[in-house]
Amino acid sequence: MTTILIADDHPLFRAALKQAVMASFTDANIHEADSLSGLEELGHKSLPFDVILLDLHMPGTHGFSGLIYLREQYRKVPLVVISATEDVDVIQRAIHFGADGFIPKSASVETMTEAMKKIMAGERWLPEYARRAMPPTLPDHSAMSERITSLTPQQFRVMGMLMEGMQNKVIAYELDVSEATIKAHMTAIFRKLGVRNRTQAVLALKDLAIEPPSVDSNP
Amino acid sequence: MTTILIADDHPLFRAALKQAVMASFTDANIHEADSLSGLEELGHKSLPFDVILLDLHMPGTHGFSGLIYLREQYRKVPLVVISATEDVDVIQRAIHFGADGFIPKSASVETMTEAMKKIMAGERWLPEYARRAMPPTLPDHSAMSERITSLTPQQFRVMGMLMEGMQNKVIAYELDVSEATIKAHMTAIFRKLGVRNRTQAVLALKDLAIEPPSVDSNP
DNA sequence: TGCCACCTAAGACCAAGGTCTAATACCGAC
DNA sequence: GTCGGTATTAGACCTTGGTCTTAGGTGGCA
Repeated sequence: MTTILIADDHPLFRAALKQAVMASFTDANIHEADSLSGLEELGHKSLPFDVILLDLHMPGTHGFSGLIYLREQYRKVPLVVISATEDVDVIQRAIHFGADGFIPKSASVETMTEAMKKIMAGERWLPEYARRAMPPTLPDHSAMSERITSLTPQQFRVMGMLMEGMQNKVIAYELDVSEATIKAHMTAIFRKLGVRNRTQAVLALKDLAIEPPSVDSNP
Repeated sequence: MTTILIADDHPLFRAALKQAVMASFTDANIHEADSLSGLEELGHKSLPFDVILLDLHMPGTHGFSGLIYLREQYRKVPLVVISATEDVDVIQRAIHFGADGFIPKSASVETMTEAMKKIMAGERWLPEYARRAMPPTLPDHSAMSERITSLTPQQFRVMGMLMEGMQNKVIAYELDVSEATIKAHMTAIFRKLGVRNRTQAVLALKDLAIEPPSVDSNP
């Protein structure tokens, strides 16, 4: 039996993806998550996933940080990034940060099935156009990746809220702990990231953002 | 006589560009600047530029903020962005933020001349490949653009140093003013940007960054 | 069983950030 | 010449951020 994790915040697409997967893997045991925290909750109950399908834009991922972090949590599990974007640069970076494959949401069911089978067999799979544009990069972990993977789960969560511009007091309230605890986490985060305060942390982490296109204003 | 401003931090390229310009505009009166602050210094002495050639990556520009800011300072002056990138998305955003044209550094002298003449005549000029990919966007100022243009010159300078992760005390030292002054500027900046503290300011401004590609680590 | 990593927290303490008021000065515009 | 915007600063005041020390609780693991 195949155990599959679908992590996507779009319920409709999650359902569609589930259908597509079950068409090919009739005996599949499918788990779903609509956020990183939701994912962590069920992660402990049923660890042995055979493949993880991750939406890059899921809440809590904060650019590529979520991918980097998940990659570390599930070192051995094939990890496929699913995304609405078809930007070659984004695909390239997803692979760089440890994804075993990249499937655009526009792909056909057949393509998705083929991709997943290849990836579960240990191969890498990319859309054809991205494969052509892909330089033969070797596995290479940036300094920032290593720093992010060294964060504990709670520290990662706090980091995410920091990246939302939230104040310590607010974060403490949201996580239902004391402000002293948040401060302790912050100090630890700064040390691990090699920065001196939250402003510098934001600057360092923002380089892992996915989005360059901020052309549109509010319409 | 044609008065031209070349704003580029690369001396060699600046010289080359100067040569190219003089070949076509023999009577040109050319001013140079290697940074935004340098540009502002000579801006007051000789305002009536006929065209401004701006390197996107010049020190002090901080992504597209510098373009947005310059565009406001010289409303009527044709503004051409010169850049080493040929990324269509960057070109698109440069135009979106008010540039009248975009010339890649790889362009030939003839192409540059043609482009400048077109732009000084009031037309828009883009590389052919970008023109094809360019959707017919109408002039549209994002909320953030307007906010940045409302900054005073000194506030813009302080904002830039904030984006470097510098502390108030350090900024005060660099600008040779008191920390109280910097704090006053910060308060004004936060108000204008519609944020509550420096962390949120960084987050808001980082969306105007040029650079998505942070794939490489330190080798 | 003991060790270790993690999460939590309090208290003390200091640094940094941020607001407000009030004041002086320069400069360009009308 | 006056008015308004900008730049500057001081001082008082308060909030937020950040470090250090110490310490209790949990859960995994050998």
